[in-house]
Amino acid sequence: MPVIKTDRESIIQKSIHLFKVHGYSGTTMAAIGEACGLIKGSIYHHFKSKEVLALECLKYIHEYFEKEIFSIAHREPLSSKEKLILFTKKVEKYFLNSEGGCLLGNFTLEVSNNNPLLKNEIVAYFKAWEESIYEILRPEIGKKEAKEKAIQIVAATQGSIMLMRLYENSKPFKIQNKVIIDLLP
Amino acid sequence: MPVIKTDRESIIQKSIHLFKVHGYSGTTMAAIGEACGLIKGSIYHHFKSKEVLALECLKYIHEYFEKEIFSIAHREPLSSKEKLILFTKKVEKYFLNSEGGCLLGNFTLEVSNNNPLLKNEIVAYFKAWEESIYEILRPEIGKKEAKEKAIQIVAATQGSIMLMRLYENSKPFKIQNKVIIDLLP
Amino acid sequence: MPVIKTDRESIIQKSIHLFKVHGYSGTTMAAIGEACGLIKGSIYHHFKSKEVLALECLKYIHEYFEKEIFSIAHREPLSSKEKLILFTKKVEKYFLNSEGGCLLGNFTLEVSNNNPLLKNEIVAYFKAWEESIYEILRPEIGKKEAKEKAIQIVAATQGSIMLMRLYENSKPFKIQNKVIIDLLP
Amino acid sequence: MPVIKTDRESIIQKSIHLFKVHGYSGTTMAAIGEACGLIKGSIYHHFKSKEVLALECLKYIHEYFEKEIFSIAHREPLSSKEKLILFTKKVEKYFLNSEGGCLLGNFTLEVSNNNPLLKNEIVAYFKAWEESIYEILRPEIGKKEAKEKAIQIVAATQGSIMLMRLYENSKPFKIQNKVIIDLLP
DNA sequence: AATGAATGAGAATTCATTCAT
DNA sequence: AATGAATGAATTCTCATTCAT
Repeated sequence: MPVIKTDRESIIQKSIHLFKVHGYSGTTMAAIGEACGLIKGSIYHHFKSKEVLALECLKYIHEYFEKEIFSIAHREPLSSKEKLILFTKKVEKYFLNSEGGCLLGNFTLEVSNNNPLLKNEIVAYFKAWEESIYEILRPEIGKKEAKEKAIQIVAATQGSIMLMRLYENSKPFKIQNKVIIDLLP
Repeated sequence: MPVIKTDRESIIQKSIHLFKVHGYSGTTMAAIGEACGLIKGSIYHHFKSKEVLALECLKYIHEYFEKEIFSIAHREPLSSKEKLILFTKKVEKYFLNSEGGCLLGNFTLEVSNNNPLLKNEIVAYFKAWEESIYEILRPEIGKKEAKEKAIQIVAATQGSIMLMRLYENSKPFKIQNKVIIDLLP
Repeated sequence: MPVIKTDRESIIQKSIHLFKVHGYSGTTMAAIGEACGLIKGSIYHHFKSKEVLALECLKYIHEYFEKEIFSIAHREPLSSKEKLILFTKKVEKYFLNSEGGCLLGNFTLEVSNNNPLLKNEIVAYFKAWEESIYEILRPEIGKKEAKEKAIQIVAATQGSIMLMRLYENSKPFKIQNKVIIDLLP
Repeated sequence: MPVIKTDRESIIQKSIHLFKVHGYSGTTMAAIGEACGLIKGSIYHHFKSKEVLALECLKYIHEYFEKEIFSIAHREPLSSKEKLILFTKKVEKYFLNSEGGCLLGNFTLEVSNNNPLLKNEIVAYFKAWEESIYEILRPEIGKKEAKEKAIQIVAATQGSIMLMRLYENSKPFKIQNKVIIDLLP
């Protein structure tokens, strides 16, 4: 993650945290302002609306995953197994340090039926995740199998993050990651 | 599900639908009232608050699962495999007919950090689900393995319901159910 | 006070208590109903509206004072001093046993600017009180003096009841009563 | 009273007026807003809640009395008699110009049983009033007598303000003030 | 960029009252 | 007389957003 933080980026980071912990509706512009040392109205100098801010948060996370995690699928010197291990370890590390679980996952259920703008971004993120795993698995197990496994892995990961958060216990998530790694010999 | 509906139960059913589709914050008492052919204030004649109504919705679903699905774990004449198949088929049937996915799962992410009352009920539901699968698997694969598999199954099911909703495509969920059934020979 | 209580009277007595403790706005029809073992709507079988019920409460108290206390002014065998003592003792006894102070006094400030119906009754009550004391004092100290003293006594009594309630301490009220009695030699 | 009014102070002054005339429950935030040329929600920009606003109103009045009236008890060059006269004249002037009587007195009866926050402030005000008169009288009539007289004066003043309001006639109040002044030779 | 005040729409909730049974 | 359900208006309070400074 970058060292130098623009104000814009700093607001996004603070907002991500709040959105994850309190949800979209549960996070007020006032709370975001306060977390940034600003007054609520001042957020609007940086983001046109709450919705746009939320979208930027989703994109920010998506970009981070693209650069740091999804790209592993094309990191050439690595074997498929090595890719899968690295991918899974990175995912694990990210979510273990991420209080509040997965923002994209959380938002899925709260806004996907009501907000197409945010929904599109969420879909794009999960599709990219799936695609990366597909790329990793395909050379080993073939197209059809890889397709199915990829989606299962995303689903199981999201489900276990959800339970990790609900139970306040990271074990389900860690076990799940082991299972993923063991998919390839 | 019962044919005769008390007023109370009818409100709960209508509310479940709205909560699933629009989330907790996104569902207003006015909307619930309207869906029930009542004026918003009238809901308070039956439920003390929105929070209590939501709790009753969660309990209603939990009770349905206990009676119709979780109980399969102790339905004696069946073999473990038969139990697992029946259990999974019932889950599949329920969620395929349930527009908006799993209310308990949806609420997990929106309210669990902010509402201990609702969170407790959600935790109880998922623990009961886990426990049922554990009871089914244990005779076949032993305690430790059954414990781990049970939690993975719950996580993967929830994750695939979430993706089913997000993608508006039931395939991920159906594939997941096949995988679960194949766990036992 | 009568031994046989009609339902009507019983509702009035319960309402007086609630009105004294919680005020007019602070007392709901539901609370009155509950105190009477009825459902809130049922009160309307006995009283047309909250306002009418409150008016009946004021009249009920007023009548009690007329019969038991104000009438002392014309109770013939007694001397002025004896009348004053008896009057004051009766007043003291009533308000020491009356949790919540003087309903008429309480209502004065909450309702008098907004509800002419209730205001009229309150004015009538205080005028009658004043008049009684006037009648007692006049033979001893003359018309003009008696007029002024009467109003002072009513004011001081109400003020001390108010402080008694506020401080939860009956001393101010008791001292005040002593002073009143000492007005006549 | 100051000529320049901050917005905050202006809201308090408008609110005091409304609370005095219509009582606590009878005064809506919408009415306060309207009186201030604001929309109802805007009041919350300045005061967290209706209760807090009411408390600020009580404190505002209390402070005014401390500075302008209660302090007379310690205004050194004056004799006890002069203090008592000045004190009483100031009280008279204040309440003759104060449509709606004494806010603290009004609130005593409406909210003291239901709102500890406001009650505490009301008690503090009346105790301070009592204490001031006690300080004025003590050098002349001794501790015990001064104590009793002080409380009687507060009670009688409040009672006569109440009657002044009820009867829409200031005579009872003016007579009462004369009596107070005549307490000291 | 930031602030503080204001807005307007809408949220949950309360409550006196009505009415069919 | 009593009940339980419903009503509709009002009330407190919230919140995303705007705007003059």
